[in-house]
Amino acid sequence: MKNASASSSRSEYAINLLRRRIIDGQSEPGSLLAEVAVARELGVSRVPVREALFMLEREGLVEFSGTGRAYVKDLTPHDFEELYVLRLALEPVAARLAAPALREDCSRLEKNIKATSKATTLLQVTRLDLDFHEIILEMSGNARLLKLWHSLRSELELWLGRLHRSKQLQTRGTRAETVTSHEGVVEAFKTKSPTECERLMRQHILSWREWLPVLPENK
Amino acid sequence: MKNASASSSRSEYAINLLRRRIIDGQSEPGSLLAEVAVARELGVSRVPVREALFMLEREGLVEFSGTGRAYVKDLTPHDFEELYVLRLALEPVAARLAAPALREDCSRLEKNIKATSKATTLLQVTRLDLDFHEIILEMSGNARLLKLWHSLRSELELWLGRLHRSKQLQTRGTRAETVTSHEGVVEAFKTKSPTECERLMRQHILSWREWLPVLPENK
DNA sequence: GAACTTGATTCTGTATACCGTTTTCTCATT
DNA sequence: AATGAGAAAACGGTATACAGAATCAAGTTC
Repeated sequence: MKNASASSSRSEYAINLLRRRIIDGQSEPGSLLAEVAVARELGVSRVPVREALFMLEREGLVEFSGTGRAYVKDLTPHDFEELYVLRLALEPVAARLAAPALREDCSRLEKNIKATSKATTLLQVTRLDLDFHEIILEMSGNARLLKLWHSLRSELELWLGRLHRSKQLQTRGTRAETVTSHEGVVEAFKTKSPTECERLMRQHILSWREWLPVLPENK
Repeated sequence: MKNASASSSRSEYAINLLRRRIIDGQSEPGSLLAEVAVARELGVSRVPVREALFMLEREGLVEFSGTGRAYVKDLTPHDFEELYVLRLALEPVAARLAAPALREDCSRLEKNIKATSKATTLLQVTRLDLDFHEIILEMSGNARLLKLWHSLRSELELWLGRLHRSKQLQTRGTRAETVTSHEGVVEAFKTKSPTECERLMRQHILSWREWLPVLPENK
């Protein structure tokens, strides 16, 4: 039996490895994730793999067919629109809820902005951008809201990663714009009312949508 | 081996049975759901039980401890507030998205209202009320939105069921009020703009919150 | 050549066994 | 009575085995 270290449990190991593979595009969208094959590859038995596949389905990275087979999710522009609608529904509310706590202490957000301004690759910027938003979700104090966000985040990373690999993401000025925009958000948290923060977050997400490339209508 | 019929697969059988037990209050909140014990009780092996417990955790009816033990969820008023915030974030959006489709055809909603007006118990009314809202989520055309709703619904049923069993739910006039309110919603879908439907749904959920008993502050 | 049949293969669903860890119980000590 | 140590029981994590269902491919029929 090969060593399945780098994680406490074999199933977590399997989850993390498969997640990375899928998001990084090493697993072809739509390809079958057969339990036995994956298990052999990872050096564990089918049980942890099974568990991992269930978890990844929850995250939206894996899709089960009617007969119980697991496939790498193949996102369509329509899927992305769904995700966008949900961000727009959840994040402004999270901003409002997080506003009181953030008025006191924005250090985590500021640290994130600092890291973003030093990022060297576009992928790093998008990753840090998602982190920025996740911090706000965490500060909202609503554990379920954060959970829902997590079920969106992986899919967003998957989508953005695929856009990135197909060179469809706009590179020019992205980092600077992200930093400026996030600084504006932090400024609002420090000085504006929760309702105003909510409104600004809605604007922020709307403009994020604008920034993305026009999505092909292959659906 | 006892027969585990009434469902295609043993895990679904286990899911449905455990879900009913928990929501109906036959399983004490906070009590341990040990895999072996449950498996013996249901007449299946640990594997389907394990799967069922994972599913029910996703639904929010079961909670895992740090050491992997599954317990029946014990909801607090704070948990309920979280759920309420999420309904308020998601359902108005769903109403807006569903508006075009519902403008054409409200028959499912009307059928639900008819059933509600014939309901004889308070529990039936609350169940049908959730069904009414779920129809709108389904008509929104956003599969992920519906999925998120499902992850809230079980917890709502659990909460309402517990209020009901402790006789804390207001009985008087509930059925009539529900019917009237829902008729107003249907009227809006037939005649008003999507934005207006969204606004009305927000109002509807706000007033639903008003109707619930004042929640004890035992947290 | 297209559709259908059938057999081999692959895959999942489920049961069971084993092991290490956590929990619980018992009992001696303070 | 409270505390702490140690043993016993309970439990979850994982591996493996087997049966049945789904899939695929070759061959057959029309």
